[in-house]
Amino acid sequence: MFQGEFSNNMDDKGRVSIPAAFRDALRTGHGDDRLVITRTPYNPCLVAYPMREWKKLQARIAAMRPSPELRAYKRIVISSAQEYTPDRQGRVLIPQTLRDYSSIQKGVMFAGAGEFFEIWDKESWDKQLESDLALARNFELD
Amino acid sequence: MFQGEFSNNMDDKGRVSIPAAFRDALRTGHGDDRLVITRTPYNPCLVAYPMREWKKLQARIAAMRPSPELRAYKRIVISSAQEYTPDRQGRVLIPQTLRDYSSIQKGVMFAGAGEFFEIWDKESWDKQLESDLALARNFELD
DNA sequence: GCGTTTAGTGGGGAATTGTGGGAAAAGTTT
DNA sequence: AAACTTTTCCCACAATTCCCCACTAAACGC
Repeated sequence: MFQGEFSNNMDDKGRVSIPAAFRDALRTGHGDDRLVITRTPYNPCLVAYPMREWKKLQARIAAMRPSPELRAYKRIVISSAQEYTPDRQGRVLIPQTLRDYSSIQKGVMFAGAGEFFEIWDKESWDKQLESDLALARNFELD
Repeated sequence: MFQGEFSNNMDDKGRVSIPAAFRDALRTGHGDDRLVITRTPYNPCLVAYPMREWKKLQARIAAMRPSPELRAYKRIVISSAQEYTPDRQGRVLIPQTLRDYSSIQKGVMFAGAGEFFEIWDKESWDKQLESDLALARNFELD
């Protein structure tokens, strides 16, 4: 389970540390620290899956009936997906195309989301949160 | 049950003592001193749940129909949620992102609210109370 | 009132986490 | 094939967090 929010900095080489809490979740939950990072059409951010979760997602997609939307989804999500193993310090290199897509510059936010986690540019995250706040205020739980 | 108001100070390392009354409530009520601290959209403060209550809340949210408001709510509440166990002195470290959100600086107010409790910056709390007072004056009970 | 207990606070030191940079390895270009 | 860029791997330092001990002040009991 990935939970909590963490903020780290990308260095000049384009590397960011995966928060230790998430690395632990990877290892204890899956015994395998490989992860897949890709785009998501729903938000201007990246998403990261443990290997096993990624395969499940892939299997679900493979089982679907073809459609223009599915093809589009695949191009966004599948084609940019790549496998990463953090270096000994727990960092991964975010490739330029994914950096551009998510407009990640220096400040990087990691947000746990259960089976996966999101990777945001800090500024985009702050903006998103602000507008979410306005929306969520109108949402009464009971 | 969490009730009453308590004021403690955050130290330079970002730690605050959970009021003893609340720690007791955690242990005797739930036999488990883990707690989940997160944001709330309704007030500029944090909220803390005993583990069991948090799971209930999570389950309720998971069962709801998707909507933009729900997604916003989830990002505010769920994504920042993290589990904490007080240290031997009964303190927890409030992470920077949550400190920023609630503008907690040094003085910290704890306010019991039944199944959970709120964590306020002292000054925000005082202001809130003042405006609540003005509002409540216009409210005749009978 | 006086000793005893409990709550809150401060701080030291070890361990963990995050960051910067150097050098080897791999991949490109001319 | 040489020059160059990019990626990978490793070492080292700095900052943060965690865990423990100790002190002070308030609350409690007799």
